[in-house]
Amino acid sequence: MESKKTTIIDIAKQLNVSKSTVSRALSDHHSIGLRTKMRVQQLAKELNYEPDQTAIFFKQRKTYLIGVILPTLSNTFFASIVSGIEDVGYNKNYTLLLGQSRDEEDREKKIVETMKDHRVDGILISMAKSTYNYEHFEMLKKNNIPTVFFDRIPQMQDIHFIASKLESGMLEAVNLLVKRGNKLIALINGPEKMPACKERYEAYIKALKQNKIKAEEKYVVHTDITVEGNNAAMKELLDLPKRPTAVIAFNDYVAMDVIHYAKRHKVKINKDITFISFANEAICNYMDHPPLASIEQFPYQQGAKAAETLLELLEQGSDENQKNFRNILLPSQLVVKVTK
Amino acid sequence: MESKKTTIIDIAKQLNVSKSTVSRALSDHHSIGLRTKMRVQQLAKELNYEPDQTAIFFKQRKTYLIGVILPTLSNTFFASIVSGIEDVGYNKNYTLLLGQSRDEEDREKKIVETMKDHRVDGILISMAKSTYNYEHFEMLKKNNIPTVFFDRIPQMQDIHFIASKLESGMLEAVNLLVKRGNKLIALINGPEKMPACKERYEAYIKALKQNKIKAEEKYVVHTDITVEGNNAAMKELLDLPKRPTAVIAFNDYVAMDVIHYAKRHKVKINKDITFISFANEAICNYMDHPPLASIEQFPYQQGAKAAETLLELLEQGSDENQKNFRNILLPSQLVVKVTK
DNA sequence: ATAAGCAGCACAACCGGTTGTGCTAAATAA
DNA sequence: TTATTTAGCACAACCGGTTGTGCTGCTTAT
Repeated sequence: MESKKTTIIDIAKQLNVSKSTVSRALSDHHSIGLRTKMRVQQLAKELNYEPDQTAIFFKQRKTYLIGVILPTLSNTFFASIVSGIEDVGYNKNYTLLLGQSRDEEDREKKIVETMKDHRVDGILISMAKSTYNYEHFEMLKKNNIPTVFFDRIPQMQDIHFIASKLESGMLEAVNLLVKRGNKLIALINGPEKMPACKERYEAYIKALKQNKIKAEEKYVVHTDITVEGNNAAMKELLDLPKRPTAVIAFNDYVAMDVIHYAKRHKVKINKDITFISFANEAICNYMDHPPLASIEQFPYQQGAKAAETLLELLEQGSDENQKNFRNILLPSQLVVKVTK
Repeated sequence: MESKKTTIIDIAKQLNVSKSTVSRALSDHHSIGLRTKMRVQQLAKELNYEPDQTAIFFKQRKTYLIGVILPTLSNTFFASIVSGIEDVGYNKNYTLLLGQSRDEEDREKKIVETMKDHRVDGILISMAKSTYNYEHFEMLKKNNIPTVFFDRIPQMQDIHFIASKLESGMLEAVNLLVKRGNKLIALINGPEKMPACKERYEAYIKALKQNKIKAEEKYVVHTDITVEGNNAAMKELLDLPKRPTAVIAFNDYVAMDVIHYAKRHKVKINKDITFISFANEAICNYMDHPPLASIEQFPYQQGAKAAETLLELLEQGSDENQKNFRNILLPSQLVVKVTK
C-alpha cells in the first residue's frame, strides 16, 4: 500500500530529469526525445502515477464541473431532469455538483455560493418557489459564470432558459375533449403564485378560445396540491349547478386525488366527467381509472437540452454568452392513456 | 463588471503589505495588528474579494466533495436516497458529485476514476447490476478514499456498507398474513441474480419457518420485472392446482401489475388472494385495490445514514477507516395500506 | 541603561502541475 | 574547419492561497 501518491517530481528525481521534462514527456510533447519519453512513461506506469486534477484545475481555471440546483430530488419530474443532465454531461466529461434548495431562498443562495466557490464551469438552476430576490442570480452574471435556467424561470431580462411549453399540449387536450363533445371544460389549477399555474391558465384560455368556447371563471378552481386541497377543488366543481363534463388537472397526482374523490361521489370516470392531467407519470398506467390523457413534458429531454445548451455556452467565449440569450421552449405533448 | 477576480496579492499590493499578512488578517490570525486587520478586511470587502477555493483545496488536500454513484436517478428509491444524502451533506458543508452508472460496469468504473480525479473526500456507491469485477473498488481502498456502499453491496471483505434489512419487514408481513388465516403464501421474486432477490428469498423462508409453515418451491416464482414477466409470474401461480391465498410481490410495481392481472382473472383482491409488496411507494395510496401492506425501506433515511457514516469516517484518521468496518442494516417495516 | 520578551509583519517554501525561455551539445550547412 | 541550426533538456515563473521562520522595533523587567 503506497503511502503517498506519486507526483511528477518523484519521477523526475528517480530519472534525474527536470519535472518539466516529465510533464512534457507524459503529454507527448515534441521537444522531448523518444528515449526519455519512453523512460518517463514507463516509470510513470510502474509508480502508478496519476496527475492531481486539483492542481491542474487550479492552474487551468477549468474544473469540468457543472452545478445543478433544484428544489428537490424527491420528485419524479426533477429526478428525470437530473438524469438527463447527467447523461449529457457524462458524455462530455463533465461531472454534476448537486444541490437541493428545498424551495428555500436562503438555501438556494448558499448553494449558489458553494457552487461558485467550487469554481464550477457553469450552472443549471430551477428556481425555488420562495425566491423573490434575484441578487444571487445577478451575481452569477457579474462573475461570468454561464447559467441556464430550467423549468422554474425567474422573471429576469437577458438570461438563458429552457422550459416546457404547455400551450401545445393544452391545445391538443382541449381539442380532444371538444371532439368528444365536451363543452364545459374545467381547470383545477395549482397555487396561484406559481408561474406554472399562470401558464396553464393562459394556455387554457387560449385553447378554449381557439375552440370557440367561452371561458367561465367558476370553472377554474385552485388547489394547494395537498390531498385536502385537491378534494376541496373537486367538491367545488361538483357543487356547481352545471357540473363540468371535463376536468383538466394540474398534474397526475392531483388527478389521482380528484378522480378518487369523484368516484366516491358516484361520478363515472371519463364518462360523466372526462379527466386530463399533466406530467404523464408512470403511475397513470397502473390506475384503475386513469385520466383519459396526460400532457407529457419530457423532463429527461428537458434536462438533456438544458445541459447541451450550457455546454455550448461553455465552448464559446464569455463575450458571446452575454449576447445571444437562448430562450428555448420545448413543446409538450398529449399522451392518450385510455384508448377505448 | 470587474474583469478579473481580485486575489490576495492585489490586496497586498494596494496596502503595501505582504500576502501572508493579508491571508492571516482575513483569517483573523492573532499575530496581525488590529489596524492592519481592519484595513485588509475593509479593502477585501471593497474589492469584493473571494478566496479561490480551488487553490485552497489544492493546498489543503480537502475538497468538501463527496461522490455519489448509483445506477440511475430515474427511480424513486434512488432519488430519495440521494435526497437524504444531500440534506446531510449540506448541513456539514459538503457538496455532492453525482454519477449514474446506468447499471453498466464500464461506466461505473469511469465515474469512479473521475471522482478520484476530482479528489472527492469520500464516495458513496450503490453498485451496478452488471458489476462483477471489483478492481475499481479495490483501487479506492488502496488510494485511501473512504467509501461507503449502500443498498447494492459488493461481495467483498472489509468494507463499510449500509443497507436495509428485509428480514424484519418480511417477518412482519408473514406474521400478518398468518394471523389472517393464510397458509399458502407465495413469493413473486425478482431476477435470480440480484442480491435483493436472494435476500427476499431467504427472509421468506425464514419467516415461514418461524410460523411453522413448510415452504414449497412451486410457490416461489420469478419475474424479470417487465409487465409481461409480472403477468407470467402471476399466471404461474393462478395455474397451480392449489392457488396461494397470499402473494408477496418483489415490489410495488410488480404488485400493481399482478394485482391488475389477477383482477382480470376474477380474483378478488385481498380476499381470494391477499397481496403484500415492497417499497411502499406513494402510488399504492392511489390504487383502487392496493396491496394489503407494503414493506417500507426508508430510502431517504438510508441515504442520510450512509452520508452520516461517511462523514464520520472522514473525521477520523485514515488508519481507523481500515479497521472498524461499519456494516449497518436498517430494519424495514411493514406498512399496512388497507385497514378495513 | 541594558537585556529580555513580544507584538507585528516580511520572506520564502510549499501544494503539483504547465509553460515560456535559455542553455548545451550534436547535426547540418557554408 | 567554422558558423548556424536544431534537438533535447533544465530552469524558473506561475496559478492563489497557507504556514513556518526570522527580522525589526517597541515595551517591560532587571
